[in-house]
Amino acid sequence: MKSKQTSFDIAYRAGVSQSTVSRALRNSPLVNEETRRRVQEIAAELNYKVDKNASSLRTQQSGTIALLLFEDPTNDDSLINPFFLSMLGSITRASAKKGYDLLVSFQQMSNDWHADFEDTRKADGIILLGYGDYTDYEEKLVQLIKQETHFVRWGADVKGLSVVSVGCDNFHGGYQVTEHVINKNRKNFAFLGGVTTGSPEFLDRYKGHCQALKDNNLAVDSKLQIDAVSTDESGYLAAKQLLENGVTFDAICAASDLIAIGAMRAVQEAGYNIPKDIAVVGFDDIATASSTFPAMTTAKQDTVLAGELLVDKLLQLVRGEEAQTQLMPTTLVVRKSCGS
Amino acid sequence: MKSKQTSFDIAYRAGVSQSTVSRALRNSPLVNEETRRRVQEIAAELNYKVDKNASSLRTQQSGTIALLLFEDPTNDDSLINPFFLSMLGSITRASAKKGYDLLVSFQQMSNDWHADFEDTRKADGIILLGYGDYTDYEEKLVQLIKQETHFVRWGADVKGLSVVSVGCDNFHGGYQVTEHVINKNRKNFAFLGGVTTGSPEFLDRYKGHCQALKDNNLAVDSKLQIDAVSTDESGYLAAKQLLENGVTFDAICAASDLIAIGAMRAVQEAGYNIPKDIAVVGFDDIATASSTFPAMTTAKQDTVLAGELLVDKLLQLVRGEEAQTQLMPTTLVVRKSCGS
DNA sequence: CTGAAAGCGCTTACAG
DNA sequence: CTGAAAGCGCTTACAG
Repeated sequence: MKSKQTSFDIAYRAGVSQSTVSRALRNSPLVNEETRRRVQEIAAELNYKVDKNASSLRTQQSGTIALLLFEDPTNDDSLINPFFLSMLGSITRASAKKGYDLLVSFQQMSNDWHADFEDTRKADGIILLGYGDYTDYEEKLVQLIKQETHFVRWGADVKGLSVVSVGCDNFHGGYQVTEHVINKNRKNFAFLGGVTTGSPEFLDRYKGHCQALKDNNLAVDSKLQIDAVSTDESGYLAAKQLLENGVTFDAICAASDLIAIGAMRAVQEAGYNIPKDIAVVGFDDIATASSTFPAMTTAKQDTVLAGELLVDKLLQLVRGEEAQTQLMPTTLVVRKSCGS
Repeated sequence: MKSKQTSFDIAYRAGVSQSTVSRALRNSPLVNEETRRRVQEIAAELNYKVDKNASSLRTQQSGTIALLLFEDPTNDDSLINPFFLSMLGSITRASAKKGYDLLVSFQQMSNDWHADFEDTRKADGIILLGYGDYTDYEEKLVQLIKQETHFVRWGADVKGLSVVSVGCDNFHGGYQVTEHVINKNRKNFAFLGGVTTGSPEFLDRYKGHCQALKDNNLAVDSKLQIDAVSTDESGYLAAKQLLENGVTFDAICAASDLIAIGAMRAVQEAGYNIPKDIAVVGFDDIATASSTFPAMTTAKQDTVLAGELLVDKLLQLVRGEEAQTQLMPTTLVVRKSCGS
């Protein structure tokens, strides 16, 4: 039971050639029904498994997908954004469903991605996932394209480059949540989240937010927009700053749930009631959103669907087919944080 | 730039043999400084990367770790327990730090694990992670041992089998949280969580819980122990059942944060105030625990440390060294759900 | 339907 | 310090 079994061992016991073993194990139609059964039986008995390295080397395809999770270097080293964690989970599930293994690796945005292209050798394709400054990011995409790597990415559509993306309709999502709060009779809206071109998702949400305000004849006050990255700490700080500004507001639209959670804490600590004094909406619908107090109203990004789309499209690319960028709709999840 | 480069291409351009290229790229001391530099330069220029399949096949080691996440089949198909998600994150980080790739795969407990042993071929070792009925689980361990697979697991120590485990001191953790609540002058304790030998973690927490009660001359009432699996829905249902029992209680110890979250909802819906009427403690310290209302007091399991220990020990095994089972202490995280 | 043989791209004794 | 050569364990034309 000790030393590693090879197809030759199976062949010997089955009394056939090694080629036949290989065929039988891959269910080749070329092999006799009875022979196949016998070979498979013996293989199972000896607990033999095909060596993937050898077979990948031979066929030049690995049956694995690489997931590159990259992060904003400003983030805490030890924590992963729960939204991405949930994407990770659904991608794992989706690739398992397709019979692919998933190789996961972390990457600091600042790193030399050359090291990662290495994964190309171990994987048939790559899924890119993460926030980070978009400007850095773009050159890496160009490089991936130049290398003819099969890859898809999570995020806003990329103008110019021919990259397959799956993302949410952030503009619409921003519009949607803002409109919902407007319908709760709020007039003065703050927005928490960085709105540079470096983070196109947040920017789009902000644009949707502003559009909803305009469509309802409400003012957009730039003093009420405070930059924040997607952590609750950053949201807390941003909300505190907002409070200190002295500008009045009765609603906060946060660019992410994490930001919203931090903001809720700051607002409550300052003695305000949510939603009576201040309504708060998030974006993402991470697991925590349903457990905050009050439970958070937010725009849900469907991570399960996202994971499936990402691997489906990647696999299309791997098979040499065309694949299209796709924008998923967000759905409004109404809970308590904007009133009932 | 199109077709795949091999070490022969590099050799040709560098004017050396393919063997020398291989040596230069692996920083073999055998190769001349100047030659090495030249080869590496050319390799970088052509964006050449060693084919891992070939090199793994040749060296018989893959430089990758497989993570097997298995789940209770009763769980919702699409969601992953946030505690495990966070473990997944820290394991990914820890293995990256050691220069290992991480192959992630999901497994239903009920499945034939033969399929997974396949991973043995792609990975140097396996990390086992998940809840599930322990009795099923045990045979799989026996099989892994028989196959001399390098593996470590997360969880309670296994009596009898020589398996390397990393887990928390669940008994102590259960004791710790219960004692804390006792100090808040509570007298009648409910425990939510299944306490069969099928889930040794919960059982140990319960035992610690009971011990703390006994040490403080408090009664253990079996009517106040309700089975639950680790989901908030199950916690909600268990707490409702508890409420309907009509037995009075002023504290709930939940076997996990998820259960506690569901229980808090049920209790609050029934019109009770937390912590005034009923104190609630959880176990795990998942991200959500700090955002519940009131914020949850719980026993923290350090997932970052756990991830590191798990990969360290696995790597020891891979290198042929001894590795020891290790129990980590839990730490009490005091928030608001038991009063201040 | 089956077997003998080539070859995937490396690593590493072996000989110099 | 360098090169020629064997071999890791498969898959798949090729020939029968």
